[in-house]
Amino acid sequence: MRDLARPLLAWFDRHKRDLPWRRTSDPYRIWVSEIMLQQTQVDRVIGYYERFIEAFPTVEALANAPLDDVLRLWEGLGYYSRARNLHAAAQTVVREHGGAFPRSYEALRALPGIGEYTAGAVLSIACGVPTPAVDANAIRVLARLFAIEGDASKGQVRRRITELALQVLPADRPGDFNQALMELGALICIPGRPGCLICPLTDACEARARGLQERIPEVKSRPLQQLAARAHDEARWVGVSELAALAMPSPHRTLAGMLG
DNA sequence: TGTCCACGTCT
DNA sequence: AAGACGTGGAC
Repeated sequence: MRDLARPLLAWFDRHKRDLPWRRTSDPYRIWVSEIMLQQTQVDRVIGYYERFIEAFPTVEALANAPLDDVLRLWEGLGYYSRARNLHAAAQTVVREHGGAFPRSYEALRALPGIGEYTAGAVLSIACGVPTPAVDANAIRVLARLFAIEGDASKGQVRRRITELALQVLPADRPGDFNQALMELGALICIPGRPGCLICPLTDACEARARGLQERIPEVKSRPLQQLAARAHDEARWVGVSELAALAMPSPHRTLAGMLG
């Protein structure tokens, strides 16, 4: 297995955004951010997160607040059942865990609104426990890295990808590694036409090696209109200088090698 | 504008 | 374990 962690973490260290929930290791606050991020883009979440944490700085504060206060701070974010779950889960944490935020996978999964992804995200990011956190972006990155063919929405393929995610997870910085995989999927290893020329993992990528990067992961159907849009995107990838600035200088990777 | 798809959780 | 859910965004 190639070393993915070193180049990926180096890339992440250089390019990660300074976000409010990246300035804390409080599992409660990481949890709040993950729930908000499930349904809304980062830019939109920032303000809501700051107001929410100011109003409810601890899980006890959230548990003791009236639901209406919680919902009012959630107003505009949508998916209100998740705010209700957040509130109910906070009360469970206070009642059944004495206010100590759970740090085991099983205990986290038992809380309403925390599924496989969020449990892994909180555990790895806040607690440093090497647990996969495989969201849609990470699925795409891993499917390409290991040239996983087949429908990634199917349970079997999904399990295989999660197993690979665990295998490549470094023991020392699992949270940063998980976030880096997701960020890579959001910025570079995008659907359709990925930015392999500026990807820190291009040398390690099996799909790239086989020229399959645009066919993995498998897409259901591809209307003609989408093909046209992708052709348009292709033109934009070439010669975009600010994207070129994302490229990692690497002694092992020459331009000729990248183009070959 | 309406229609369809995306996405993590729940069942 | 495939589909529902809720809602924003793409087309």
